[in-house]
Amino acid sequence: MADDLFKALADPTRRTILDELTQKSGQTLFEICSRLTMKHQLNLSRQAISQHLAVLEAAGLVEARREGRYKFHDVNTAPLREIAERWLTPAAPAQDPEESTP
Amino acid sequence: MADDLFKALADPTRRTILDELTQKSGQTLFEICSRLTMKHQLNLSRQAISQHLAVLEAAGLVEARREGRYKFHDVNTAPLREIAERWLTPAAPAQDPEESTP
DNA sequence: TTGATAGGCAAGCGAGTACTTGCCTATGCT
DNA sequence: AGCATAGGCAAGTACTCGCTTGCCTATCAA
Repeated sequence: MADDLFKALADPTRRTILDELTQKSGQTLFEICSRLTMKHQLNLSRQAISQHLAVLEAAGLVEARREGRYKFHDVNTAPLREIAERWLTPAAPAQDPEESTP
Repeated sequence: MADDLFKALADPTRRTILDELTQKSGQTLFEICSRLTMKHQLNLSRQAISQHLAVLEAAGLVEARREGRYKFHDVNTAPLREIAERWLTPAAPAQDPEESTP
């Protein structure tokens, strides 16, 4: 569950894809491809991007809808909220009542 | 920069370590070790945990302070905020003024 | 000083990951 | 029909990553 999310974010190319989809939602595979090469000098094969999109989709960060021969990709930032909420609860101070220092 | 952060979060063991340090800040290496085995059934060598802590430290998520022969580890959630702020700006709708659908 | 405790360095191994290459399907235009 | 476009599937390769193992240093107690 959370595993897919963090694994998806681990790759810099995937993060760039998220950036691009955040700027403009609903892009097709080829559109994303050309944007990565144009704006980010990322000369990757179409397959590579397709695989990245699959990972992002498995993480729930991207949702794809098919229309005819086009497949549009949209971002879904909802899973990202879980990250912040996991560790942003205040940490207990160094001295914990339940346990003493070794 | 951001690379270290996301790479650090990519591993489930490291996330569990963050969980433990969030519950109780200022733990030593051995303390974290025993907690992982006791509470999470993670039978890892001390070296493995040490390496994980190094990665977390490189990401700025953990800060270590040495006192005598002990080394205490504290969480620093500050880098996590960057995640939320990166993609939580509203995405443009599918139709973008600057570019038409292919 | 001896021994035990807390931690560090570095080489090596197995599994996973990113990327390519080659081929195949489906939709749309003429 | 014929061809170009948009995308998918699968095998292969190079590299990274997590973990272990073995040995070494530093601090503290007896």
